[in-house]
Amino acid sequence: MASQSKVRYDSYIQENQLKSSKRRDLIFEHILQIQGHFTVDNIYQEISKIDRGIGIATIYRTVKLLVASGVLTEQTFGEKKGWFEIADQKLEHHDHMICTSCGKIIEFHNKVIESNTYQIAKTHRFIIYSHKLEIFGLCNTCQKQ
Amino acid sequence: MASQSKVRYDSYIQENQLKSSKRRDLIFEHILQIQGHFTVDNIYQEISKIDRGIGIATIYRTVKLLVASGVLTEQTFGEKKGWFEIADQKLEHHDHMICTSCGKIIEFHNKVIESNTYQIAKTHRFIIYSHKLEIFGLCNTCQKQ
DNA sequence: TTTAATTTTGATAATAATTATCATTATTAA
DNA sequence: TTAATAATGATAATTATTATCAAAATTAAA
Ligand SMILES: [Zn+2]
Ligand SMILES: [Zn+2]
Ligand SMILES: [Zn+2]
Ligand SMILES: [Zn+2]
Repeated sequence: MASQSKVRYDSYIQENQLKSSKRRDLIFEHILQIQGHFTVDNIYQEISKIDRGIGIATIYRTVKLLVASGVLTEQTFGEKKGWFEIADQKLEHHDHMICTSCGKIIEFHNKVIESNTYQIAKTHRFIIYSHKLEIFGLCNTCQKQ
Repeated sequence: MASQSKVRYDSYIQENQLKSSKRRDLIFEHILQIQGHFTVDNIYQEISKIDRGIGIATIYRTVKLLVASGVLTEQTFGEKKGWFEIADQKLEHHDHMICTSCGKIIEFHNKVIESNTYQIAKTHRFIIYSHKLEIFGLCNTCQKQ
């Protein structure tokens, strides 16, 4: 649901007494349409076609705001740059398998891993804010080549 | 055991017909003494005290060689820079809990998570090269403050 | 032990991703 | 309309890393 993201976005702006802006709204709306994972530069390239004159700094600022408000989550996928995606809408968290040959990303959810993650944190009296499991290797297609 | 790292280091140099060097050996020996996680800059600062005149490029080159030879593994811990540590010596893999308040890193190993990680990869016909689970949150000490 | 081929090195330039700065413009509430 | 404040684009600065290249070190052969 896009509405949950909208609530988070609006609430964040309200709670931090920010002003509204055309361009921030445009970036937010555009990001909601994206499926999958993207970088700041990805969105900059795409939005530049619609809104010439937009600066990349505004994309950085907005993406940061969207992460802070819980609309997006950030990953690195083993690289030293940010990869973003819409945050999970339900209670269900998902993790990633990244093919080091073609870059393909496979998403998965595993209840046993989830519960054990929470269990081990509890053992160490650690409060979880977030967690990510990344599996690197070869996807089925790349194995055959 | 330091010897397993030594074998990997020596083998890598031999197999790639590299020449030996005082400074690379010094960096390798120094890194073996380190316990825990470190950055390139950490080692550069430390080794500079012993070996004035060493260049940071040599540290970068050597650390990259040590990762390629299996002596070290690289992590990001949610940051956009490399964190390194001696690779696990036994079959047992370990993961990390990172306190976002004080930076403390807690290591753990969980057999159930491990086996489910391999199981889910198998389901997707994915060959695992490596995997990492990072848990971000508050350590026990920081919760009390 | 000289020589010659090749690797390693340090200094530094280049690159990539991101954040900071700052003058201008936009938004908002009075 | 105005006054206060936030948002913006251009661009400088920062951080982590890699690339370049001439000089020094290593190695095996002569
Ligand atoms: Zn692939
Ligand atoms: Zn995902
Ligand atoms: Zn802590
Ligand atoms: Zn560790």
